[in-house]
Amino acid sequence: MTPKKTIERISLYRRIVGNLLLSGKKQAFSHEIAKLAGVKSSQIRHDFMFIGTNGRANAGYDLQELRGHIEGFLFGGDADNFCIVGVGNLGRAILAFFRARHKNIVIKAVFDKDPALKDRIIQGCRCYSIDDASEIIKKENINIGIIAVPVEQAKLVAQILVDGGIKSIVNFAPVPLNVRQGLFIENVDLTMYLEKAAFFSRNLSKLSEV
Amino acid sequence: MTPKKTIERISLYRRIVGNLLLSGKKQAFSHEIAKLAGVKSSQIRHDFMFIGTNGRANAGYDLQELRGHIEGFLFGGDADNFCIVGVGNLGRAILAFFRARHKNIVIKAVFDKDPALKDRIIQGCRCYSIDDASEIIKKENINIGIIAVPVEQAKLVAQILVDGGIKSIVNFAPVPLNVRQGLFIENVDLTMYLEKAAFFSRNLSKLSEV
DNA sequence: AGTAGATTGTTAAAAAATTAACGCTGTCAA
DNA sequence: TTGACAGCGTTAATTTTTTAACAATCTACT
Ligand SMILES: NC(=O)c1ccc[n+]([C@@H]2O[C@H](COP(=O)([O-])OP(=O)(O)OC[C@H]3O[C@@H](n4cnc5c(N)ncnc54)[C@H](O)[C@@H]3O)[C@@H](O)[C@H]2O)c1
Ligand SMILES: NC(=O)c1ccc[n+]([C@@H]2O[C@H](COP(=O)([O-])OP(=O)(O)OC[C@H]3O[C@@H](n4cnc5c(N)ncnc54)[C@H](O)[C@@H]3O)[C@@H](O)[C@H]2O)c1
Repeated sequence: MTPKKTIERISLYRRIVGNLLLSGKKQAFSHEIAKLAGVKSSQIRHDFMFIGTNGRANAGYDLQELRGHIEGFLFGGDADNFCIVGVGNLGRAILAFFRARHKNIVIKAVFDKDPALKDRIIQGCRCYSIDDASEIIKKENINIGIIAVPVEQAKLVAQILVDGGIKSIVNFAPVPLNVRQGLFIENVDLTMYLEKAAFFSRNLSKLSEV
Repeated sequence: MTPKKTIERISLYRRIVGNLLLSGKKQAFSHEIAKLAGVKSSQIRHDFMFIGTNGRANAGYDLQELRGHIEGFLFGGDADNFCIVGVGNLGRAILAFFRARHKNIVIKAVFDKDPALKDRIIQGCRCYSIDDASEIIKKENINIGIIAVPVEQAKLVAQILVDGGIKSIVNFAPVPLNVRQGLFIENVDLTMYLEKAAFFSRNLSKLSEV
């Protein structure tokens, strides 16, 4: 029911609000947040309807309070448990980044089929054999899987994750995994982003917005 | 004028068509491609209007020919020249991936501010000081920049790229760079994708589609 | 106290994207 | 040869998303 695009923006707002708080700001107006997010202020107010708003006319939003509302909406009670399948270049980069930083995104395990990686601790995270995925997913209560294996392995791995009980997948392999009932799949296609940027670098006039 | 979403899908179609050709298939119907892309067949036909179509009723699309049309639409005459700023975990992963693979995406240079990386050859690609960016961008005729520096450096780096003559930016730092006239910017926010997946793993019922 | 001005939450309008509809064309089997 | 599909390209309808509008509310200043 909540539009996916709105969820995406709310995730962004969370970081914007966090940065504003870090910079010492105590409150902000919808148009200030809009500027930082690159959207219209009416979009901000509209999106905020989903999270239970708490702004005050002429005083804007109390940022501390707003962050509480956003996080309450976006996150559950406990942190979300992730796993990464494929500890190659991309998998490692993601692991390094989120291990260090995020309290709501917890990477509980990584899986690879390379025997040399088995049981190694990478960035503080244990690497298991992909064959043990189902067991570990259940044991560690992992709900979200990140797929960073070569494209020809992606479908197979997705099936393994789903069989293990994963509810949600972020797939970086350049093959769209088809969605099924009771499953959320986000296909993140980096090649597409580069090609899109290349296209518009040559066809700026075809760009509607701005 | 061409919708951004359509460009995104056309990039995807290119890979799907490539895979079909690799698998030995010679032609395909819109509904077959649709299945693989996770869209409706009418979307396929609608999108194909932008690229100059060549399908035949009852025989579908000749894949060889279709690929030609897609690539003609998506790519210019020459390959596109990219640079990456920030050769950390993510920058290196991207470099490794696209260096190896793509003939239309050529990474001409990478930039970092770390003196230890200066003039080193990484994945066959020379690393320059960010201070020389403007010069190298012009010399190598680079049109697209990939930003993979820490978030607090992203705006600065974007300005350097734009000053150097870059037309198009793919930004991986989690701060939206605001778009200006005559510039294409794609903000790719990986944290957002993970948070979105986490949200829907807990709120599958709020998912409209499927 | 009262008024001007600014910002919110919400509803309505507009714009954009997706999906369906349908005429037309080509294929194939009777 | 003809008729019944099947699928394309295009246009129209529908749905979704974004943007604008505006009454209600609060602040601040006179
Ligand atoms: N690196 C990038 O910038 C980039 C860009 C676009 C797309 N991608 C996609 O992301 C994925 C990963 O890319 P990468 O550059 O990290 O590749 P990589 O080759 O560096 O790493 C792949 C890893 O997956 C492991 N693996 C292979 N099969 C497996 C299986 N069945 N189960 C578990 N692990 C398995 C391999 O052992 C390896 O460690 C690929 O699908 C690639 O197309 C990456
Ligand atoms: N790695 C991930 O999976 C991931 C996920 C989400 C977001 N990001 C974002 O991507 C960006 C890069 O992430 P990373 O993990 O590769 O970080 P990293 O710290 O590994 O690498 C950053 C690199 O940028 C270089 N650098 C810093 N300032 C620079 C400047 N002014 N000019 C040129 N080079 C400069 C550093 O020397 C370093 O090599 C960050 O903004 C991060 O927030 C990364």
